[in-house]
Amino acid sequence: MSKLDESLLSGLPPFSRLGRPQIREILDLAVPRRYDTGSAIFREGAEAERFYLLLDGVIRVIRTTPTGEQIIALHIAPGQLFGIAPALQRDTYPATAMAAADCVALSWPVRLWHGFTAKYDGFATESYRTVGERLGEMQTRIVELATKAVEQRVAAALLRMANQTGRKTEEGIEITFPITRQNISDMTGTTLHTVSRLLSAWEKEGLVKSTRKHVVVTAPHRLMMLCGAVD
Amino acid sequence: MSKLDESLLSGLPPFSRLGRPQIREILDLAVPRRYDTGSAIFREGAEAERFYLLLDGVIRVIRTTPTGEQIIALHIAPGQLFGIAPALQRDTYPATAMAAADCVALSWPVRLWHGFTAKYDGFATESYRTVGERLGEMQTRIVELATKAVEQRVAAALLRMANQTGRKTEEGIEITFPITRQNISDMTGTTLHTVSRLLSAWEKEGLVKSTRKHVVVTAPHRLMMLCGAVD
DNA sequence: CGAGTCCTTGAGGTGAGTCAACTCGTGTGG
DNA sequence: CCACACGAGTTGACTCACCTCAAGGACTCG
Repeated sequence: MSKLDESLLSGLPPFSRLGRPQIREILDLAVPRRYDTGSAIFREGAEAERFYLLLDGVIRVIRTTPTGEQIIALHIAPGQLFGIAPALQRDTYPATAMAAADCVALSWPVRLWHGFTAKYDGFATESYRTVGERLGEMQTRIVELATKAVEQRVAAALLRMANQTGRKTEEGIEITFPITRQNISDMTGTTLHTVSRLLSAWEKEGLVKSTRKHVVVTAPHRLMMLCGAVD
Repeated sequence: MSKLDESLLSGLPPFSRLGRPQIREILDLAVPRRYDTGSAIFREGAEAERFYLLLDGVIRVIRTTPTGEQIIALHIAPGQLFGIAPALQRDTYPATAMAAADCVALSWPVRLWHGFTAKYDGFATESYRTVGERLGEMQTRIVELATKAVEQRVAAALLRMANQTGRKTEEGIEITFPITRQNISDMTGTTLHTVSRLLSAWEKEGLVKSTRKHVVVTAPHRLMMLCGAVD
């Protein structure tokens, strides 16, 4: 098996302050793996054995209710750590991580976490920054869910995805991973029907373009108006 | 000014592994203060200058939307750290902390945070456990808001408060701090009218007793049925 | 070409928000 | 000590945004 190249990590925040030899050490301990679209990397409630770094693809973090509904807590973009339960002293994963597109991720056994934070300058700092950002994002979502109407929530969800993992094209900002109306409704606590109606209406007004499993935001500023500012 | 007694901290998780001399050091750096009901300890967006430990009372963590609505993100019970923005590498507070009852809290300047985590065994660990728990709680709330009907959300909110800060009495579990219908609606993303109707109905059925700014859960198990299990 | 997803659109019902009017309890000030 | 004001809570009537139910169309893959 060929060695992983150091350039994989050198630009990423948790590792940016480290030298090549240190990155080499870390890489030599990592297990790389590919995950097909739709497969689970780990499941809610399972023992937290490893923590992960996403190199490519998109991860969808999902929580399931006792009654079987599922809601999408957040998406994770390449370059981010995930499954960092150990950082929070948890021994099980709080949610399921699923590959929203084909993904490649590195992983390490949790027992290395403590050593990483102690040994590598900036690793702990940057990891906790990530946690802080996610916490902030979750607070924002709580506020949205509690105060905004469905239309605004869907608009906000689209914009968030466009910002986090979007790619600029001449048509607008394209959401780079496959996404169904059902997925969007799982993010916003509504139904696929309502999402479908909204997207249809927005398409007529030229705010978005969508095809099967694929959305492009063509007029982000106008969408932003819709969701009552913020984010 | 009389010195703070070491017993204030010795039982609390973040400090439980420390010896008396270490606790003495920490206390000598702390600034104790009293906060009247309704006053703000710090405000959303303000520069994070200090972090806090609640000794007595209850803190309400609030986020305000651009349109002026406010929602209650969580409550904090005595013995917990709060305003720990520095732990997450934030330089501003992500939400407002308000005294839901008369409170007493210690605080330290953020520049000490790093030293605390480095010097005191268990401090970092326990602090991050707290963060992890709050993150989990927020996820649960997102799921609730997204999937549950208003009735279930209100039931869940009451139970959560009863669990976290409730006191057992012969009548049932009493929520120990003043709480209005408006407050409850701010937690659950509904209106004070709806909460009022629900509480009235529940009172008739013997699930709760409530007076002005005061709620006692008399039949927690039956409430739990209502909210469709979980928490 | 058939089966499985994914998406669309209509019709109808309803949970919970809005509007409005009133009561009750508490604290304040003349 | 009364009255008055204000905040908190109650309750009814109305309305509408969104869900549910239902049917059918379109794309994709084996």
